[in-house]
Amino acid sequence: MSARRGSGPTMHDVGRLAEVSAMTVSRVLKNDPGVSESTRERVFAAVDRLGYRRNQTARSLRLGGSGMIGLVVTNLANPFYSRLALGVQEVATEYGFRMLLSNSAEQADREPALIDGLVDHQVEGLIVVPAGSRQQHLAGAMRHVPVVLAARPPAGLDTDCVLVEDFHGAREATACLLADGHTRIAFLGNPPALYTGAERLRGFWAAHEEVGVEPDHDLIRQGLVDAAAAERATLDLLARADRPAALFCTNNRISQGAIRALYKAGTTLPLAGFDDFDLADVLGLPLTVVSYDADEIGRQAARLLIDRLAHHDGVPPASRRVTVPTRVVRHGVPDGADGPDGATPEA
Amino acid sequence: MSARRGSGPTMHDVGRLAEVSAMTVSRVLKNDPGVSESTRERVFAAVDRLGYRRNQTARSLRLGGSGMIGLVVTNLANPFYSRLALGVQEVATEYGFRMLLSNSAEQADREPALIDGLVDHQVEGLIVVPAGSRQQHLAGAMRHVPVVLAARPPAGLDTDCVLVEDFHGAREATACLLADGHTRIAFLGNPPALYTGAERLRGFWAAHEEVGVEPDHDLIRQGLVDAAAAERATLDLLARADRPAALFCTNNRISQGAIRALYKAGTTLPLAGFDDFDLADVLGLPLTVVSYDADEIGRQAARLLIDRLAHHDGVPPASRRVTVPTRVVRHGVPDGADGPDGATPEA
DNA sequence: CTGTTAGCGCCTTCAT
DNA sequence: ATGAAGGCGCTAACAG
Repeated sequence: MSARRGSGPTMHDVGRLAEVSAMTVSRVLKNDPGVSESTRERVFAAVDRLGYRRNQTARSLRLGGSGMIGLVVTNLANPFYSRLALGVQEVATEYGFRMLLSNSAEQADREPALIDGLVDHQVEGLIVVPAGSRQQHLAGAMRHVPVVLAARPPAGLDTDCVLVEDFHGAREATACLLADGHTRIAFLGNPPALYTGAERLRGFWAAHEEVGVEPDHDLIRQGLVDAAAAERATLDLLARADRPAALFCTNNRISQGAIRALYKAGTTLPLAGFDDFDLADVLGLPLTVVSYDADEIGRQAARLLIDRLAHHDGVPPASRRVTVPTRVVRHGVPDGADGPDGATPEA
Repeated sequence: MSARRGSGPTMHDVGRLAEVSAMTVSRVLKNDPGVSESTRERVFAAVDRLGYRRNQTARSLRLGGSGMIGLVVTNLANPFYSRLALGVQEVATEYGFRMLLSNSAEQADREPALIDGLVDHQVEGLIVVPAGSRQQHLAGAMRHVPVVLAARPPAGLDTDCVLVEDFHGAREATACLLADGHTRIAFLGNPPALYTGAERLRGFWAAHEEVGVEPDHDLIRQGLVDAAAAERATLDLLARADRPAALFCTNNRISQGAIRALYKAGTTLPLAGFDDFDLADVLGLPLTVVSYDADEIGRQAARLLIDRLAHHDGVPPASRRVTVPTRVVRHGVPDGADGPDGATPEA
């Protein structure tokens, strides 16, 4: 007794059992006031007995609106994106939407098919973290439903987006390293084709300009796609005669790769990086991280989307850009070992 | 020009433009061989021009089968569950299903509503990580669709499930600590009402029995719900006159709390725990972790579910229980400081 | 090769 | 307070 037929009992079945028409069942389930108490009770009894559940697919077809929104992320295994998804979920639930989730696995060429699929499933809107720099396929989706971008800005698209303060955060964290007196700072970055990569490099650069220091081009490594690449790049830098005095990493995976390299090399270097991560505070490294609320990106994106759905009929609002603030957090070393540590006054 | 009407152009619209009936459009889109080449081309042209997408909702209603499966996890922010979700997604995609995801936030009382919602949306099956120990609401869902449990076994339910080798893993990791000569091992565990908590305690116990050591009851702390609680419990244990010689933690969050406590206390202790985690290898602690492939739990669960969907008509297979293997990994300390280290000498 | 009919389960509209 | 008709968009089954 499980999963017979196409999809269980229908309103007619309930109606037959309760000796009313399907229409009346519909009214009862909708809490329509114009139903007698006795009828209402009989219907509920029948619903219970049959384990009846209203068919949302049929409803959607009739009412026009699936009650679903689609989310496409690049890598759910990265805590950044799973938290983002959680934020989306939270707000979606609050407004009675469910979340259809797809993972592009950072393969930009897979993304169009994922998005088409979500549109086919009649999602009422989409939140997308674009995997690549081409966004033309999103224009196609926008013919059907509103699209909100997360973590990356639109490129040639007129749509809402939610960003982190990439430039500002990178500048501030770099400034911390510079203020500590480190001038030879290595930059370990993801591909510059990605918006975040470019912006964070810009912030790194700006911080240098502000104090009149010229970054050393030989210490700038971009295009690091994962922790392993970052580890190799760091080991390489450490092997140089003029090794850097500090490291700046543009995301959590790169930071982790760099940390692993330092550990393996049996050395230590002040490190600043975008994205906070678990156990950053117990590594015993002078660590400066750019922290922000990844859930909030998801929440804001969902709000923008749902707000747009609400104005579905009237004049759609102009496209908006929301920014989630960053905050620099300094994780110290246990004892006043070395370096100016945010924990104590001084400096 | 975005998201007008209920849901964009229909097959009739396409048909009108291509000067054929909706039926022919349907055939073309289905790749039905019985359509002339010229017609096919006209239809595709019209589809392109209108940006037409087939309405999956209407298809589902007609064909019976939404092409969606539902996944309910307790905490997507925990990498364990996000990886599980990724595994589900992977197999689901492979078989042409999409994934509707809900997060119970470990609130068992919210779970029934989430599940009902998914059933309403006509998911063809459900994969659930139950938040609590009561599973009666799942029986209700099973009247509609097959349900597969992940990470926890069914309780009074006849259904498939995918488990980790909780007992075995805990026993082996504990045995490592014992083999290293530590006999006073503290146990830091999640609530014993949870299956994993109970099983892992059982494993801990069994390892002791095998070497004829009696665990010290005073060193057993259960019911730790998060890293903060684990941290407090660990600090408390460390403050004792007869402090433990090693720690066993039943999951990643507890391990992290314990590690933070050790760090704050400025001390170090051999630690074994369930779940591997990022940077475990660079903490410079003698760390033994029970590692396993969380994605694989999701993949297996999805396979069991989809297999059951395939037998949808015939005789359903008897309920199965799949177990994902665990593997003990030893993260050493940098230099041959102490303990049997699986890693290479030096580096 | 192409079109017509009918109905998936539900709900809006219009009777009664 | 309740029911009957019709159709949301699509596609089997049956014409032609």
